[in-house]
Amino acid sequence: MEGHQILFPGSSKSPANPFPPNMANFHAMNIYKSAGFDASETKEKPGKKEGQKKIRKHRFAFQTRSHVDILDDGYRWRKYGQKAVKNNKFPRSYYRCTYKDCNVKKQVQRLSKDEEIVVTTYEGIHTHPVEKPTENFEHILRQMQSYFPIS
DNA sequence: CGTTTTTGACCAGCGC
DNA sequence: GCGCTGGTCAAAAACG
Repeated sequence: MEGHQILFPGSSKSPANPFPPNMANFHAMNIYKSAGFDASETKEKPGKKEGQKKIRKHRFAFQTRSHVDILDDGYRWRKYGQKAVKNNKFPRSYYRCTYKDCNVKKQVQRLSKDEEIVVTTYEGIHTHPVEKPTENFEHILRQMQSYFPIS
């Protein structure tokens, strides 16, 4: 997991970790395994001949116990795709950040194993501040309930 | 009327 | 090459 940037929603640079210090990595690695993602994944850029740099994809996934798929993290997302996943009766949704020239993507997936669990995978870093001027109490409360659900 | 969702088509990578 | 799979495009529909 070294060299891999953990990105939490709501922060662009030094991520504010909603989990307790060591829990984040634990969660992340678990999800990466269960979802088939490689935490230290590097990918060759297609189309380049040589000197092709291995671009590291900053990906981070975390799971939430929630009945609602959409986690309001303060960014505006546009849905651009939905695909059925193998061994999963629930589809996976693909979102992209709607800010200009911001290529942050995320996918939301629900585990068929435990349909209470929602896995959200972020990819990329936001190059702009969060645009949610009205951060009222309800919003924060909702966000907290997403991170720390009352079970 | 501008923005977002829906949904099938399309594409790239991979194993055979 | 062929088929499968995961990811994206884009046109139309829906939404506010």
